[in-house]
Amino acid sequence: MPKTPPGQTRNRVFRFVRDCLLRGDSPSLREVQRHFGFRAVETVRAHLTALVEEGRLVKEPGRARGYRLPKRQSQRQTKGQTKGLSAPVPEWSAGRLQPVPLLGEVAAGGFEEAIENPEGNLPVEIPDSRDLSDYFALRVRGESMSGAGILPGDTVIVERRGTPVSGQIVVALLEEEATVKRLYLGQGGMELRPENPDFDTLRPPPGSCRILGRVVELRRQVR
Amino acid sequence: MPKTPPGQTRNRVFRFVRDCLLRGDSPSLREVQRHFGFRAVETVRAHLTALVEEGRLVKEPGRARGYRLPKRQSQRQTKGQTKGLSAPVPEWSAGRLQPVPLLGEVAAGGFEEAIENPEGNLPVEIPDSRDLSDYFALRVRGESMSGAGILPGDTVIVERRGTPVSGQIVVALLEEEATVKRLYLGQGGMELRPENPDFDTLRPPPGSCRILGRVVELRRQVR
DNA sequence: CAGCATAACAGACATTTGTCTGGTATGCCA
DNA sequence: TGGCATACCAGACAAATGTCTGTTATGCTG
Repeated sequence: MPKTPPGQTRNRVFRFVRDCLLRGDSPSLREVQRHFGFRAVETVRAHLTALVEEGRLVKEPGRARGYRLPKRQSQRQTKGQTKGLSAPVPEWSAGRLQPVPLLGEVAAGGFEEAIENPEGNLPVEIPDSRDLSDYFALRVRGESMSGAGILPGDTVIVERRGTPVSGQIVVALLEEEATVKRLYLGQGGMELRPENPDFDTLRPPPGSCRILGRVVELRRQVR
Repeated sequence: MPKTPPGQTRNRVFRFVRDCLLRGDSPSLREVQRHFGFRAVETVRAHLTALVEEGRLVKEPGRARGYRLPKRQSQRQTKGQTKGLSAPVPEWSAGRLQPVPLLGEVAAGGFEEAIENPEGNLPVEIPDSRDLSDYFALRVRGESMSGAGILPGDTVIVERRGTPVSGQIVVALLEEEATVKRLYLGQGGMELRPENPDFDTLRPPPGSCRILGRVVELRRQVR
């Protein structure tokens, strides 16, 4: 019955469980017991319940393998580190994962044709309230939106639902070519503004342009 | 006893279990049963064992909640059924998709603490050759990389493997703060260059900086 | 039609896993 | 010295969870 200094074993137990959980694998009490060579399950349980009380772990009651890492609360509101506007925290993992068709660049060939022949699918999380068929993905071609952090080669995920709203980043279909621009609706009609001083604002005559949808997510493979 | 077309329920079960797993939460048979309203556990077990045989899931034997996403992508062989029907949305497979822990911003509080309090999990596709524990995700805080199209609020997925290479975009740990910069290794030591003229290049003295990993993907939720 | 495969049900059963109750030893401190 | 807290052990127990065996439909196919 080797007794260790207070808190030492507890930390080792915590690190072990944490590493398991980061691997996506919640350990059972007896697995922890075996790993440390304890001769009683209760030893592990004591440690884990203590860790829960300390707030270092969280337990879902009535579940086997129910220990979790606590979600981090937004504990930094007093920090004042938000110089200017703070970026909105994205809500990942809110809906279900669905295969959104990746249409490619949609330059030559036409949009309708691209819809029929997607290049592949992208796992995208979409809200429960939406339908999978409202979404598609496109690869960005030009530099015209680089000022908004949208670079050539990036993939944008587009939701084609609802009416276009002024100020949104949209995908527009102009003469069988899809382009990403920021949409503005004024008295003079529709404006498609690039976010790059080297490009000009487009003012397509009514009827010559179709808004395919609004950009809801962006993904980039680095290197 | 409503009977569904062959394979249909199986796919729905698969998607449900896959989404659970990507959230880092392996469901029990009875949880799946409840979700679908089956009146027998065995129904679920039959589906899951079939999914394991098809290679779409993997099971760790003798464990409660032992179903996992397969490391290797068994390409979907959907034998028959490929009739020229109305473009059935191809099921992208959950092969190398794995739950990567999202650590948050890691500004105040320190990195080690952030590892212990992830905000959640992000479904990320990682290569077969890599291990899940080599990845984590972070939210970007400052404007210092906006020239590279990395904006505040974006989420970067980081691979912490191998030696840092000059020219890569990396996450560096400086005094308990994680920052995204482009790394340059010269004779004068390490340089961390922002990609924004308003920020200065950092030249941390040796030993005061740890490279946590390299940015491999970027995600942004628009609006 | 018979034969076969699949989808689903029903309920018993076995294993895994968490929980409880009580005990021993050690160190700290008033 | 006697509490008192902590670390750990021992074993029984109960709840959660996976496994098995058998049954009823339904559709397909030769």
